[in-house]
Amino acid sequence: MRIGYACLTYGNITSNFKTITKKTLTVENLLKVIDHNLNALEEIIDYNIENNLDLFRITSDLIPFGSSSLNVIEWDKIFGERFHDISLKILDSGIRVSMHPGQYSVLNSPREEVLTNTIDDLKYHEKVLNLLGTDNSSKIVLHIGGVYGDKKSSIDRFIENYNKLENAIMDRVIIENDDKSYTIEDVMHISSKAGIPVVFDNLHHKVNNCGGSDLLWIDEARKTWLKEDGVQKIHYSQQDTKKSKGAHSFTIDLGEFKEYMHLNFRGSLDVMLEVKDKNLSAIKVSNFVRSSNINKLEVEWSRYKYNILEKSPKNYNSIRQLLKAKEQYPIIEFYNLIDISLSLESTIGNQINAIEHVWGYFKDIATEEEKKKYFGLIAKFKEGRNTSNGIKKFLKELAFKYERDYLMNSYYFSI
DNA sequence: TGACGTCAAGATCCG
DNA sequence: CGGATCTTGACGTCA
Repeated sequence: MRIGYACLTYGNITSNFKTITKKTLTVENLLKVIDHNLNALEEIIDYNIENNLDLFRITSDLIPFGSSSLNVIEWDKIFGERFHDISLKILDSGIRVSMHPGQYSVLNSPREEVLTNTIDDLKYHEKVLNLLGTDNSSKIVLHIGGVYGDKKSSIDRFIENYNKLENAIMDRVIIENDDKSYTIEDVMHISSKAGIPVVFDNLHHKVNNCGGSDLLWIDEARKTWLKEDGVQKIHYSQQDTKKSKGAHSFTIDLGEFKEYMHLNFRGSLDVMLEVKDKNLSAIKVSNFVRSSNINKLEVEWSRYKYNILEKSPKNYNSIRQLLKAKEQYPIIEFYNLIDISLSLESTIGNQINAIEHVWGYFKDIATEEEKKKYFGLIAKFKEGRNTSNGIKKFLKELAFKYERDYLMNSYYFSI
């Protein structure tokens, strides 16, 4: 089983993707932002390789106005070499990338103009995957679209429009059940007529339910994946219990995931997680499915420990105890304690405790000026005249200045 | 007409 | 001036 996440990283990656609005849309700005975004993509690919994350959905915002005539530059040619550099990393690592056009691309729209825009958008997505040198197992995920008061003819129109797409796009499009209009049964029906691979989404099925177990539908959907399409892919997410039906949870609850995976799926599965904490959950689930070495948890502990310390010294100690049993792999308990702790409110006292632990790395090597700044900030914080953000930012600067690897990889400064 | 879901940009406000 | 906090946005469908 391979694990991945969508579009963005949460936490410790320095550069995120930038966007452009119509008002600031100039050639100069486009060149700048595309350059930035390709660097960000490369950084994320590197990160995914380091962390053994096998699947990744590339954001549709990679190229601003990528499918619009407002973008007048030949970005595919101008940045051809950059795409090539990244493609080598993707191909070499075997990471499976994919894309997912947004809600405004609707292949079954009765409006001519919407259809034209959708086809342009699909061309854009295909171009990116092509520039990245991927084969046809790198997919473009689509929902079916609107119902327009007549599901049957809307389904027919989807199939008709799909069949008019150019081959290179048809070979990449796969279809997914959504949480409002088209159930997995509808999508399977379309697949049987048009020969399109089907992505089963568990939360959408839960919200827009047509009967049948997840196991049944995943096994049915498996049959729609041919050899050249690659391993069957599913989307997996959990309900945020505090939000509306269908809202993704902040993080993946491993116990719940474990139970789901006990369904005994028949073949290999690629699992795309849809979750707010993105890469963090992907690492968590990946450690569950592919490892039983406690070193993996120790690496995770090094990243989370100061976050836990500032939330709950009690849980901090519990986790330390848990990790002492070197021959075991208490992964569920480990992440449960992490997740529970992160959801707590931290007290001023606990925050100061964590700050002082981190300051311990620098107290002997900091310059007089740095010491002065630190004691000034901490005094102000104790009086409640600022938040811990400023102190954390300063400590992060010190971590990078003095190259303390342990801290540089910590989530303490970023989540 | 707003909700839908999402996050960066841009605007505004505050010390 | 820098940081914190808001509002807005290229695109569509549905109630």
